[in-house]
Amino acid sequence: MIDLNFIRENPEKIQKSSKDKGVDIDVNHILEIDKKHRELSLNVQKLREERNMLVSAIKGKPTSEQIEKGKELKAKLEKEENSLSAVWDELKTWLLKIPNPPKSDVKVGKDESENEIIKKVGTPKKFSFTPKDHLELGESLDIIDVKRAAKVSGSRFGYLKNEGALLEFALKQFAFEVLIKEGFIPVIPPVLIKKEIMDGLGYTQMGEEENIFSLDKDNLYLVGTSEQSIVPMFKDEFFKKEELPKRFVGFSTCFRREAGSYGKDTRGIFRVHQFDKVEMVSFVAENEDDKEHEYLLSLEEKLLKALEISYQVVRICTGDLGFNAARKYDIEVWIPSQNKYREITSASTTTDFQSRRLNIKYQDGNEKKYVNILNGTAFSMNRPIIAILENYQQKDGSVIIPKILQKYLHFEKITSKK
RNA sequence: GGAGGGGUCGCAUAGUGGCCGAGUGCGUACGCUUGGAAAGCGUAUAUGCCGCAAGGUAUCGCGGGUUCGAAUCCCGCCCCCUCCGCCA
Repeated sequence: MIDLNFIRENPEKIQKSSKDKGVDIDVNHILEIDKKHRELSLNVQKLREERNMLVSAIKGKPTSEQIEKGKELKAKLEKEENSLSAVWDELKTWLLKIPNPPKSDVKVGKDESENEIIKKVGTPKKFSFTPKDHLELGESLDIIDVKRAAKVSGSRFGYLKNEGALLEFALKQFAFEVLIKEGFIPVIPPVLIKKEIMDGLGYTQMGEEENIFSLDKDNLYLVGTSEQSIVPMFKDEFFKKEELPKRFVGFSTCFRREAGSYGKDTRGIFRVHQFDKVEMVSFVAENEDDKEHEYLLSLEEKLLKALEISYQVVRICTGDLGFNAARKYDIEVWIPSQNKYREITSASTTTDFQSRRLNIKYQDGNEKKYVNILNGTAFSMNRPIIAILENYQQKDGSVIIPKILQKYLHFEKITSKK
């Protein structure tokens, strides 16, 4: 949520930044409603004052005159309060629709085609043979099974088996060790959250609701990332300034409906309805988020460098930025079978956008300020596994385990069982 | 799922229609006291909104209702605890 005062003072900025994100908002209309709301609010306050004065003048038994007066005030108040709350609802609805403005270093662009590649690391792996894709490898090594998953759960699900399952644990263990060393607090959060929490996070505003699994009978949502249940842990709470930055590393299963991606990445387990993910979440003081954003990105790079796979860092342009984020970096890894870089992690700063909605503050001297909240992927489980399979495949169809993960496993190589 | 108890200002508690935005204790801050500290004493100590300010207004889990007037009475919902049942 955007600070109403900021909108009053900078209507044209909000108008522009929303437009840059591809969100159509009529800021002047919002300001008109705001004006109406303020007038009504003043009326209501005065009527209440009158009512309170009358009431405090009554000691013991009221006279019939006083009762008449009270009834009259009550009727007036009820009317005014009704219009006030109607106008407030309208105002709030609009306010919640305004996206977080992008930071000044974010390129204005229409869609993902205008994202900026800001860094390339390593060189794309070359093979003396035609590399297989992850599904072909996964099936011949008997570590990925999407056929049976389709039978049991439908499309976009998969079984990870044998070394594939163990590989996930190794990745998780490695990420946790690195991040715990950095002072992150490990946490395994719930994956079902209430609707009001999902709204507060700003995930239901730009049509994303389509992408969220819900349990309507119980009025619960399944998280698409553990950030969604880690951030709201602190709803309506205050941090002490010394407690910041506060950093969490979470592990959870993530659920995505992937509506609107029909026909896209349908092969294998690149884009699935359910996957596990190690996620970083930071709470920092105001104006510290830029520094923290770079830090989270550097940790993501550290993890990928350890896997020794070529990647590039992309700064997402305004049109491709989500509702919440003021800036987002994606890291894309080299996928040999597709001959291109594909998204593997993502780090965003939401500035004070989520903390306003969720009322998460910190005490700075006598002042209470909104914290800045950031999130970033350490490892999702399916995509790093895909990257490892494809980049570490050998001519004979076997796959070498990256050195850094070998200490978590009892094998150095996955070979065909057929 | 069944039965009962409960959600009040950082924490713990008091408060069954007006004297309650709310007492007390703990905690915290400042001051006095002290060689220094502890103890003791004094003062202060929720948040949002409107206002230059004085002040006003709202908030006692959430939402509705009764009343001239609700933390307090009524209704619905949420959450927590205890016991029973079921169960990883």
